[in-house]
Amino acid sequence: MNHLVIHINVNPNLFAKDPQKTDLGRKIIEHSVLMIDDIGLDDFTFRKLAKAIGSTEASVYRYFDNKHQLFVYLLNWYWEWVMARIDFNTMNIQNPRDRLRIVLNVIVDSANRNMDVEFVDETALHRVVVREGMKGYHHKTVEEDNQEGYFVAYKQLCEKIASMILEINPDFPYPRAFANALIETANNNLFNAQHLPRLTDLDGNAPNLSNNVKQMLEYFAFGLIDKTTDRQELSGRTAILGN
Amino acid sequence: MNHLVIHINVNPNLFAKDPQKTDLGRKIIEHSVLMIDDIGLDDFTFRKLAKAIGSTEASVYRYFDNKHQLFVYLLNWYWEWVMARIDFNTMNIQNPRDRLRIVLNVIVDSANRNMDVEFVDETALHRVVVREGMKGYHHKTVEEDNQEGYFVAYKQLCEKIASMILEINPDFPYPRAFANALIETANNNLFNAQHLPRLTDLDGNAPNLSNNVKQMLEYFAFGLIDKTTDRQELSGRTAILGN
DNA sequence: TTTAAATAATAGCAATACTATCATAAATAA
DNA sequence: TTATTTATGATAGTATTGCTATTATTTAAA
Repeated sequence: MNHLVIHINVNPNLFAKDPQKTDLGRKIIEHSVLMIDDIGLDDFTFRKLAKAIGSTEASVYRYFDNKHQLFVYLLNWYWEWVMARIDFNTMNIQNPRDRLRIVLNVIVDSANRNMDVEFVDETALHRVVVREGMKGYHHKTVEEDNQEGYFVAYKQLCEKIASMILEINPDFPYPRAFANALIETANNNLFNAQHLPRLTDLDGNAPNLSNNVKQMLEYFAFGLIDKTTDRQELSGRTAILGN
Repeated sequence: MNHLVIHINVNPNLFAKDPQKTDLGRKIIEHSVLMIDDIGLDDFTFRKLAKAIGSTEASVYRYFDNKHQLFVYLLNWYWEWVMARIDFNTMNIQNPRDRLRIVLNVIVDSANRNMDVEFVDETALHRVVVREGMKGYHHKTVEEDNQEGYFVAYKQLCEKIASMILEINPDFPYPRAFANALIETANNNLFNAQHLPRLTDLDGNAPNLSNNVKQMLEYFAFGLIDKTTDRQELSGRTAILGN
């Protein structure tokens, strides 16, 4: 399988100085992903990062105003990357059901990839997103962050999925909320299967965990999206039967 | 409606010294809820809390080892309170569908309450859970926290809901994951409707937001849980029709 | 080849996350 | 009642974090 090398576009409000353009900047991205994956967001500091890449705290601050901004930058990166994979993999697929199936696959499985950004370990980033992604959105200052466009990528992704849902069933009443629920359910179950098994029905030790998550998501997605259709069909047949 | 005054049982691993037993302890609970609601978990510190209640940092540390422990204590408190309300409100209800409806109502609406703990503002606590609850679970040290029993209340709630789902449809294949998804979807949509409206289909300014969330959750829940039944019914009728 | 841009080196400061010690008040047991 | 435990307060101190400032040095562009 060919791997495309792509450039990810991130909202300029999410950095003080574009890290993709310099050696040091790319090192900051690369190692912040690895380090947050390794020690967790809470223990991660610019001082530790600077030490790890042989630079200084002050230099890191030239690229990002603070840890939160860097973290949201990484989240945006991740969702942009997910969207790029979705676009690539659904390119010549017409059937909306098949398209949604591909989306679920891309969301769940970061290993099964066909596009890379050379200096980012996407699998590590995926782990970070699964474990701590919510921290980027759920806090006191969401509104300001949102006005700065901090969450555009995630919102675009939800809208993309929502529109696919409507393609399958134009009468589905909650496309956005359900798109969002599918993404969060994917991440939560990957997390829970490994760390809080009583919160899921999936086996965290199964070698094909991501496949099982995908299967579950398909069950949820098509079960609900097709619901209206089924019921219409049902009532139609009921009418034929005359009761 | 009568308000019952109840005592909430929290896992002793979640405190260094039981805060429910002393005046200072209760003040700590009361004001930490109000303060986290007000300034957010990130800016909340034991020093600020101590100052607000006219005590000292060292005294707060006698009750909780650190901010994380206090926060998870509050989360547990919240889920214990939710379960108490569920038990109370479903007490004489037999129909499993009605029971699940009540559960969804309790999860979504903290204002519609009939049991209080005198020194806790449950509505403020609900806001905190909706906004930042995930921070209690999603971090590097979940596993240790989990072994200390930090999440029992939440897990019990999920299991309670999962068993109701199975009562309605014993063949439902993912009861725990779906129970968990319902809770998280409830919280996420309350949050998104108010702060990230593009991630939901609900109007955050509607006076009856919690009702709309509840309606959506019912649509998701019964739509999926009944699915198998419908299909069986459908294929049954299809058989009658002979195709 | 001068000039500008990027980084390193170093320092410093206010706030945070704790820990320790000692004094005192209040509750309880002897 | 006195003795003693228990709970809180007062105060201090330390390591780390989050961030800013200054100056020197290297690298790249004009």
